[in-house]
This record gives sequence, C-alpha cells and structure tokens, in this order.
Amino acid sequence: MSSPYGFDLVENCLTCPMRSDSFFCGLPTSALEAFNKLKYTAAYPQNSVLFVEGQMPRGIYLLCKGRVKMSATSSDGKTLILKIAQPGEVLGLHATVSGSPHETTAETGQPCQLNFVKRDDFLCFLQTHGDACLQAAQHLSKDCQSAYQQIRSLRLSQSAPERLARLLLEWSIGSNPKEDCKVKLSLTHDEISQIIGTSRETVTRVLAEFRKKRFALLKGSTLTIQNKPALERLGTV
Amino acid sequence: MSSPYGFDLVENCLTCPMRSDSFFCGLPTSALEAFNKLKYTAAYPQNSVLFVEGQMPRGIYLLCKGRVKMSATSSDGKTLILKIAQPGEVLGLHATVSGSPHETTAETGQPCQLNFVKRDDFLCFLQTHGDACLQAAQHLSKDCQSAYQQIRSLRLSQSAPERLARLLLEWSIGSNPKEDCKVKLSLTHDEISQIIGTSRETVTRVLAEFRKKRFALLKGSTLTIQNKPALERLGTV
DNA sequence: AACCGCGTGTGACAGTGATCACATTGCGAG
DNA sequence: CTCGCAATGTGATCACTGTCACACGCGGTT
Repeated sequence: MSSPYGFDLVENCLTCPMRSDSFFCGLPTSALEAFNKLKYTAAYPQNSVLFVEGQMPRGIYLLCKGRVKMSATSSDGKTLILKIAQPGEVLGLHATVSGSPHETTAETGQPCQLNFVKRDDFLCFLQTHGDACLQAAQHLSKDCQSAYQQIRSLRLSQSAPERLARLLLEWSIGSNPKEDCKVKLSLTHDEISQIIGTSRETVTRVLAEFRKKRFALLKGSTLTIQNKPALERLGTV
Repeated sequence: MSSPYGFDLVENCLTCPMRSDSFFCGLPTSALEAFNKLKYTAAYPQNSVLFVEGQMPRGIYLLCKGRVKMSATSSDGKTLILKIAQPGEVLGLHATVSGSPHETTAETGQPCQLNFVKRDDFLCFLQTHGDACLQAAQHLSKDCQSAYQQIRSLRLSQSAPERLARLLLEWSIGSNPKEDCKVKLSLTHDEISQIIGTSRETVTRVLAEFRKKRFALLKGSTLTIQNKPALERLGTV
C-alpha cells in the first residue's frame, strides 16, 4: 500500500522496520499488540497542522517518520519554535494526560507518518498497562528535562552567539566527533531566530562572525562545524 | 510526637489533616496505604538541601508542609530559581522516573515536612498501582506545562517590567480579586532577580517604578497589588 | 528579458539592562 | 546604643541587540 507522500505506510507496529527503542516502540509485545489495535495510522503532507495552541486534546500522535515543528505564538504575532520532534516521539502527551489545552502548535515540517490514538482509548490503555504508563511517565520526564534545559540555557546566556553556538552543537551531536562534521538541515535564518529567540538579522550577523572566525559554516542547507572546541567554549553555561 | 521545627510530624497519610487533592494525597485508599508503608517522614530545618544538580536520584520527596526552592546554577556561579514548590508537590520526580541525574537543586526555604520514598520502592509502587502511575504522569505533565509556560514567558518578553509584572500577578492569584490585594512573601530583591532572570538592581528600579505609578507596592515582606489591570496590560504575552 | 518573491547581508540608531561604584537604610547581636 | 552586615536605592557607563532601511543574489514565472 503506497501513500501519496513518497513512502509506504506501515500499519503494523510489531513488524515495523522504523521501530526505535523509545516509548511505545520499545514496549513488550503484549502491550504493543494492544496499542496496535487502538491506533490509526496516517500519512500527512508537509505543513499539516496536527493541533494548535489552546485546542483541547483529542489524543496523542506517535511520530513514526518525518519531523514535526512544535511552536507557540505570542499575542503580538511572534512565533517561537520550542522544538523539532524526531521519529519515536509522542506529540500532545501532556495535554492528553492532563486534559488541559495544548500549549503548543504541532506542524509537520516534511511528509510524516503518524499514529493517532484517541484520548479515552489512550488513558484506558495506560491504566491497564503498567509498563506503558511508566514509559509514558518517562517520556514526559524526558520532555520536562529538555524544557528545563531550555530554560537554563535561555536564562543563563542572554548572548546570541552563546545560544547559537549551543544550537549548532546540539545539531552536530551524533555526527563523527572528529574534525569538520557536516550536518544537513533546512532551516532559514528566520526559523533559527525563532528557535534561539533573537532577530533574523542577529542570526545572520552571528553566522557571519562564526564564518569569519572559522568556527562553523552554514552554506545552503549544510552546516559544517569547523572548530567544535571554540563553539563549546562559547556555549558552555 | 513533636518535632524541633515548630510543628508536629504527621506520620499517617490516611489521617493527615494537610492532605491536598494533588498527587498521592488524592489517591484511593488502597494505593495510599501502600504508599504509607514505603515512605519515610521527616522534618527539615530551613535551608536544608534535599538534592543537588547533577546528583543521581535516590528517590522522591513529597512536600507535605513548607516551601522548597528549586534552582540551577551556571558554571560562572549565577543562580536561577526555577520555581518555588508548594505543599502537595513531588520533588525529584523526573530524575527518579527517568533515572537521569537531577537537573535542579532543591533547598528548603523554611522548615518543612517531607515524605521520602526510595527510588526502587517508588518505581515498583508505580508499576503495581496503575492509578498512581497515571497520577505521576499527570504530575509530570503539569510540570512540563509550567516549564513550557516559563519558556514562553521568557522568550516572548525580553523586558524586565513585563516579567516582573507577570510574577507579581502570579503571586497574587488566589487572593481576593477585588481591589488592593495583599500577599505575604519573603524574598529579597536578589531572589526575585534570580526568578525573573535580571540583575538585582533592575528589580529594585522596576519596583520603584511600580511604586511611583501606584501599580504595586512591596514593603517588607508584604506585596500589595494596587492596580491589577495595569500590571496585566504590562504582563500579557 | 524583465519581474517578481524570498532569503540573505549590512549599516545606522536607539533602547534596554548589566555592571560597577557607592550611598542609604534596616535590623539583629553584642 | 552602636557596630556590622545584609538589603535596598541610585547614578553613570557601555555592550548588546532589536528595529528600520535598503542592497544583493537567486530561482521561478510570465
């Protein structure tokens, strides 16, 4: 069965080739089978909005494939990107668990496959599967941690170069640790500015500075880290 | 049995007069009884450190009475206060659930009563009591939410008056909505600055400005909100 | 070719708040 | 009472960065 977005839908979690070890994907077979019965699998084109800030939660989305931009908007129209969700993550978990409105907007950044589970089904599932519930709690605590990390990072460094340095380093983890590591990403300066919370111009200027100092180079959609230690020195909180 | 800190220890959760409806306190009797067997109740003097940033979690602390300051420190010695925990809250939950080091330091701001539960006991408890686990998840999600709220608030308002206004309003909720509401709190300008992430001098200056404009008055440990709408206009994100 | 639209680069300027330095107040201990 | 120390108040200075304004390059369309 082929979907219109350039990849095949995987309907069965148990035999899914994308299975990561995070959250549900890593559950024991019995729980996974139960989950498999509850979920609705679907593919979404780029720029689909899964849920918006303030909306009551309808359920959770397990991201199988693709990336999803989590953002919030202020009353004066400024947008801030809280994070880019990766495959294996569960979206809308807090709101679904706590029953309060979503505090973020989720929008696909590329074609994605997602598993949706209705709120009631999900809560019931958690209550009957202790290990799944513990997993959910762990997922939430990871989220908390990254949120606290962000707060620390925001608060302990007002300076734009510091924040940008940290972001670049964050992107570069997982790459070859030796020498010039290259990362592919397609974000405009504007989007980067929404992530680190500065103006677009500042991002441009700081990137120019990094280029001049040979710390890092962002050309097209390729990021090259040239001097990791220097960036680390900048970005240490 | 009287403790040295000016209040009596309550050993039995089931008959505890301080029981709130949050988290464990609100659990059904069977789970509460199990919890009651696992916990160690103790009183702590002011300025006791329960755990520090980076330390591996030994277990969770349920705050029965008193207030606890949750903070983080940067490498250059700056401290930031992430939140002031209130009775009913569980401290060290993320770290305990996820098994990663504490990302905050917890220090009592006044004499406190706390229930401690060892990590292994606690995880086991969660796994066997589905409703408790769900409660834990909800507690975590509340935490997440408040963290995200903080990030929003930090990022969408660079200005110090805005942030201070929001903080004052946050403190004033729960008071009589009409006219000049007064709140007791004992925090120095320095501590406030650590909460909203500015310098101590700025807090002093902004408070002076608020006083002159008759928005709010902080005298000794008493905060008086004189013009709530004006503060709200300032603090809206 | 001419014309967009968009992302990027860059200069000038002003507002904010950090920092330093010091004065003043308040309060508890001796 | 007064000494000492912490908390508070205030001025001057300066780095940072948001904002405005505009130029450039580049891919696509007409």
